[in-house]
Amino acid sequence: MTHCVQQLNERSLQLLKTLVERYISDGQPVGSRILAKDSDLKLSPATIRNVMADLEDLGLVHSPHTSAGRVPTASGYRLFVDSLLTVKPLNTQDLTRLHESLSAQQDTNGAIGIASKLLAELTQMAGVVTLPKRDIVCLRHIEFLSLSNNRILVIFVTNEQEVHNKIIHTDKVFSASELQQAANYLNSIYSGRSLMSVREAVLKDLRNDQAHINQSMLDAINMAQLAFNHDSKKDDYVLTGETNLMVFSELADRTRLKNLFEAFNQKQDVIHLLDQCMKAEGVQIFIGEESGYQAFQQCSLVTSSYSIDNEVVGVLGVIGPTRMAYEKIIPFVDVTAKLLGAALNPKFTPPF
Amino acid sequence: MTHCVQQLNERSLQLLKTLVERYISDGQPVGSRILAKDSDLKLSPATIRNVMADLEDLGLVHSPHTSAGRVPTASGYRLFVDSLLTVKPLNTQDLTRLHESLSAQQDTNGAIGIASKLLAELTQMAGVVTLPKRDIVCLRHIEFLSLSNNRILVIFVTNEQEVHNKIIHTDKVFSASELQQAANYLNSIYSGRSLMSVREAVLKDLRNDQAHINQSMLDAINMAQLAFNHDSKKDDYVLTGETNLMVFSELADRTRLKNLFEAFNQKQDVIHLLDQCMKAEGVQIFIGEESGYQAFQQCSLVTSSYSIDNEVVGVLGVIGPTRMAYEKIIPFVDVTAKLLGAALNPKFTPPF
DNA sequence: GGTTAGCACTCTTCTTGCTTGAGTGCTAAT
DNA sequence: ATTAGCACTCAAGCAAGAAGAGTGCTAACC
Repeated sequence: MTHCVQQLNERSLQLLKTLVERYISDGQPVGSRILAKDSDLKLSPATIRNVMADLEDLGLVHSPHTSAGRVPTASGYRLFVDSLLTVKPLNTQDLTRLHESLSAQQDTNGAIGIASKLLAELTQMAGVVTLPKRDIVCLRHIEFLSLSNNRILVIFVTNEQEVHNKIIHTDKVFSASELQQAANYLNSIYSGRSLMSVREAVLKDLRNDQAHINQSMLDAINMAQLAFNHDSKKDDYVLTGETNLMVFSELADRTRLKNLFEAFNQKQDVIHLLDQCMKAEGVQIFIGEESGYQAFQQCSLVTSSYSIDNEVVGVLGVIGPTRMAYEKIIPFVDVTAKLLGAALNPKFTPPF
Repeated sequence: MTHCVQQLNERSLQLLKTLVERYISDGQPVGSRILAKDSDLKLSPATIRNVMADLEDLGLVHSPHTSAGRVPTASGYRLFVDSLLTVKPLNTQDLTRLHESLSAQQDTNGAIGIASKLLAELTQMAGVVTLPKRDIVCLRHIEFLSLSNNRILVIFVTNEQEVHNKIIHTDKVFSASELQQAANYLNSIYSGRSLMSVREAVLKDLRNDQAHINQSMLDAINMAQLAFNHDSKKDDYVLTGETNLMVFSELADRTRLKNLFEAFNQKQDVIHLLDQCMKAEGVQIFIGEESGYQAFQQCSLVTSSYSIDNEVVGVLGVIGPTRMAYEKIIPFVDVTAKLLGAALNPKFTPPF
């Protein structure tokens, strides 16, 4: 893509920029006459037509039919957002709205939900936020309850107030008192330490064959590990305002819309996309076909990762038609991600 | 509605029936000529036109425009399903599919999910199943964890393996040991009894001023009550195959579709409708505007309640366009409800 | 050589008018 | 009470034409 920037002179880029801006605001293919007036360059439509022909050869713009003006392609948008975009600062109304709503949230799920809702509402598109995944989980409390047939219900509370539960299957049958003992043991040695570190410590102690480590305690650790492992996999997201996408004429086609919403329901494709975004720092964008998924053909995804304690734990973003106001959406997503991170950062909690 | 049946003679009803059947299968307004051929009655189109005029006066059918044949109205459909319908037995393929899939399910949520999925898949419309609500909940285990500022995290396990959690706010501040004591007390006296009955017993004991009842125990009960109360309210449903509705031309209008899907997301209106259905035994139907909700204008909802231990605990159904094959859908929903009830019925669980 | 004016051409969109077919309502005859 | 006949209405489809927007190309211009 970058080679394009070099291949093209200043003027062509300027024209592409105005073209994209114009198309984003109007939704109509833009012709040479409009472009001549819109751009600050003093050029005649005829000249602009020549430039357009070049841009079309490079695959940056495309003409729906012979007499229809030009529309940016995915590559055109890409070049635009990468090199030509002049971002507009977030308006203060939205900023205060975001700040107030997010900082007022007490618990994680609430904050995630609100973030998703705000993304959708303020952009009038769809908002998506992944649940934060922290592999270093602090255990607050753990409880084992035996069910029938070697099945054990594990309930554990992490990070102050997140309750998880999982049914695990064990080889050995445990008595109620054994389970109680195991839970007590885990609850006593966990004081906000991460699961990994505790597990290592226990294994080390076991090797040293110290008296206070017995098999059932290791069992307990293993059970917890089992439960944690499976639970940390649950990468999921909160999607809000999907219905906003129904009004866009780009997505009017019924089967296309159906495919899109089915992808939202399946979740896997979206998760895969969001995972890719999480690897990159800062704002990450997929434009139209770039995502590689049929269902997202006409959609763009603007995301940014958010962090807790300087560690990237999730990603949030906006889904809309490729023809969206990137210059506004990009800073908006960026700021929201930062504010969500701030809202989720561990706050002071009084000792128990 | 019933007065219509009496006002109309056999012949008119017969004609209405064929009209509705024809419209359901074709989706086109049906004219007098077609009706003359379709119905077994040996009547000329002209006669039928007269009858149609009568039916139109009664508000049972409606003409989109002067030269367009007739289409059933909501009342027309209503009369049809109430008095004219000849239900078709469920085909054996679907029956075995339902039976096998549902009886294979181990846990409640799995069964609910599968039921919803089957409803959607086999009808090619949307399937909905409410989560079962049992107000006589058997408590298996309860745990209190203090958070900051009078907030207490209550975790309780009901009916073998359903884990609920709720943060409650209390006037008084409890120490960790008080909470432990309260939990122990509750865990000891609950042995599968319903919450109501225990609460009454405790209050009675308190009045009798017996030594083993103290304030903190009452607090415990109150806390549990608080947590339960709020939790039992969470009537929720599992909706599947909404996207199937996108292909129906009746719902093609984008804003209409948006409203419908927003109603699905809000949930409250749908819950209200489903609640109404739960009160009635057997299959319950809302046709088009009958529901009273704007968003469901062009939709019909066919539901049936399902029971555990002969007690109605939930409702399940199918949402589709008013023009649906009621004669198939009704028995289908009926059977699914019964099979789901059977799948959910408490099975033998070995003692712990 | 880059830029521009001019011109022929293309293609969409809108309108208009026309035809066809389906279906109705009414009336008069059976 | 039923039916045949007829005038009427309306949607949908089709063709032709006009308007408008925009292009590509060529030749002239600075």
